[in-house]
Amino acid sequence: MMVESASETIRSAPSSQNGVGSLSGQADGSGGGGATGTTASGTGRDVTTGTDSNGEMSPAELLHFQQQQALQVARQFLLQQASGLSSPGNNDSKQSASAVQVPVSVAMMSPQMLTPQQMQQILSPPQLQALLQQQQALMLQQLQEYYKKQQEQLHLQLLTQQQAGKPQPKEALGNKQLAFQQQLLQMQQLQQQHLLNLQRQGLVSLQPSQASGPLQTLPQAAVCPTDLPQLWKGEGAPGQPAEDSVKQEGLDLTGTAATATSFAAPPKVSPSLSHHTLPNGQPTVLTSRRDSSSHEETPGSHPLYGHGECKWPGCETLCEDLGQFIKHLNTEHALDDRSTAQCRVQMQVVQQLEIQLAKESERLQAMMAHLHMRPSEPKPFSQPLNPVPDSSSFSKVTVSAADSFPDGLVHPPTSAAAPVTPLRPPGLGSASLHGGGPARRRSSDKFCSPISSELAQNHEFYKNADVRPPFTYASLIRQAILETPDRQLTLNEIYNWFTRMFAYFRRNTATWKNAVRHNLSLHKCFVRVENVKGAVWTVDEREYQKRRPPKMTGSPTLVKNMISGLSYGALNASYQAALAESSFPLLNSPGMLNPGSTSSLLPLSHDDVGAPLEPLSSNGSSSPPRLSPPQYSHQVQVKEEPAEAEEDRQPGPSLGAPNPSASGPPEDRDLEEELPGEELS
DNA sequence: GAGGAGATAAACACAA
DNA sequence: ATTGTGTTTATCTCCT
Repeated sequence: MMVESASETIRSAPSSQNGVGSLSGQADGSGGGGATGTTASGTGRDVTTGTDSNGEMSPAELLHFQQQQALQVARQFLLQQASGLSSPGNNDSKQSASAVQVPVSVAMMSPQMLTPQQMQQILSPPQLQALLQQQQALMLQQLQEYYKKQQEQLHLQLLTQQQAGKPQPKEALGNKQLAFQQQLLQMQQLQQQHLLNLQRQGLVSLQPSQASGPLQTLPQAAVCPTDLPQLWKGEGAPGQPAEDSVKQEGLDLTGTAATATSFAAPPKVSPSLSHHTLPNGQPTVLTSRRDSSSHEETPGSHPLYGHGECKWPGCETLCEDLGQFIKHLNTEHALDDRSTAQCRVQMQVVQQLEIQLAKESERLQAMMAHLHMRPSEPKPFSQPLNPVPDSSSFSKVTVSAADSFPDGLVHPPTSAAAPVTPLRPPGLGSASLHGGGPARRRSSDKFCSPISSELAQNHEFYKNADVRPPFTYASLIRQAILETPDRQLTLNEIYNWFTRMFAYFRRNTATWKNAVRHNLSLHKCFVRVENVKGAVWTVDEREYQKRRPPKMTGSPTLVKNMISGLSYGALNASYQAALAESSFPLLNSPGMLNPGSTSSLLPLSHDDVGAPLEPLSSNGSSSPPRLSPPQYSHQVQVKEEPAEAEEDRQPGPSLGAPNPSASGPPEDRDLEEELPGEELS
């Protein structure tokens, strides 16, 4: 089973890829309008390459140039962050198959962007946590690097200008100094704004002192007017790189040392950001830079550059050296709608992940406590990529109850779990890791993952995150229908349910709607009932159960694993999961549902929805998931009224309390049409 | 390798 | 003519 799960995960990748790919296009479009990065849109593009041709710039020009350049760099920084999350600390991610690298490969495959959903699918909460940390560290480092570059450029330009205009009178020089200071001030402002923005977005959680550290530092260490003479004094050979000249000047603010450090630093990320603020701030710059730069990969010293090629998602342009790469980055990946959109998406992803992470982490604790697992390290996220032995204490058997960590990994059932498999090493595969689309994970669908519980638990997640639900269309349709008081929905209502419940289905409507219709028509379990004013769809539980016979008996491996690897309780749990899935009870964890949904759903659990779970405790493991007679006859009352206006109504209150049909006499009207005998045997 | 299940795409028919 | 709905077929992938 374990192996199967793993393999499934992997194999499902292609399919999921397809699905994702088809969506990605739209996702891209959604972000296209990106207003976020537009603040400075249009300014940066042409400026980038002008760095070397600034021989005769006037102070004003220089200032303008610097401003634009600063913006450009800032944009690049943001972009780097966007992709940085995908390839935290790894330059060679493309080639290798580590879990962390997966995102990159995915990103490569879908040039447009990684959708939040993809990110979430790809990464397990621990991974996400690690990535977030990495990203924060990287951000700091990037910011510092950025400002360092700005400083260097300024210095270089000043040097150049001085050389070019040696004969200039003192006044001219003074003007330039003034301009220089202004530039620095503006840079600092920009930096501050940037940091504030990041903080605001929760991307960087800097303490005030820390955030302001660089700002404080720069003025004193670098910008002090009195230093200028020194700066110029120390100028080296005309053609000498700015870095060198700066180095000679001993301006630590440039972070030259840090730069050197970054090259030597281990490629490993050091999530721990130095939160200590130094009196003069200067050391802070160096310190934090060193820390953050540590993950700036040894080789290229740029997160987007590795193995001689641009790691920008979908790019892969070959660049001989870092310089060329930088140029390439500036020209090919300058600020534009797409990049901006990517950045925005990434920010949203991060935010979503943070929220989700908190929730999942909390849930995990509860789950582990419930399973008598050691509350384990409170910080499972610190080692997201721990190679988890297949034969971990939690064999796949635990599928049901421990669905979340069958492999010992601490990934919550979260769906986030639905990773783009390729990422996950076979050994890490887990039942909870659903491949791509709603379907595809039949195995989990059938007996590995309690869909209902997963849906219930991740209700909010699916609702808000653009994650493709790891359930089959049939399951989802059934769920939608069962959630209603009268167990019937029009097609349009089903559509609405999909879009309401899953952010994923708010896009790509043509595809999934077609799939929904296809499923409705294809599966006998869905019965179309003609109504006075139209047709509604109902679920034939018998058919539904028939179409997915209990695998307990049919899956030797599963049974074997369960018996060997788990206690009876676990086995029972697994079986319960199977049952749960088959009948899609939602309400396993009502608490996880939002009030509205919960209220609306609860009533349903009584008849058929609850069946799978409750019986379980009593007769669960021994008998196949059969529904008791009452359950067979799902009370379906053909709506007499148009289902219109169902639009986006929240199932909540209105549906919740009153549930006439649920308690009312079962009406087999619809069942009679096509329902074969109720033989479940 | 065969067969089943699911997803996806597409074509077609029909009704509003 | 368009749109929504419903059916059917074909193809592909994955799993058993």
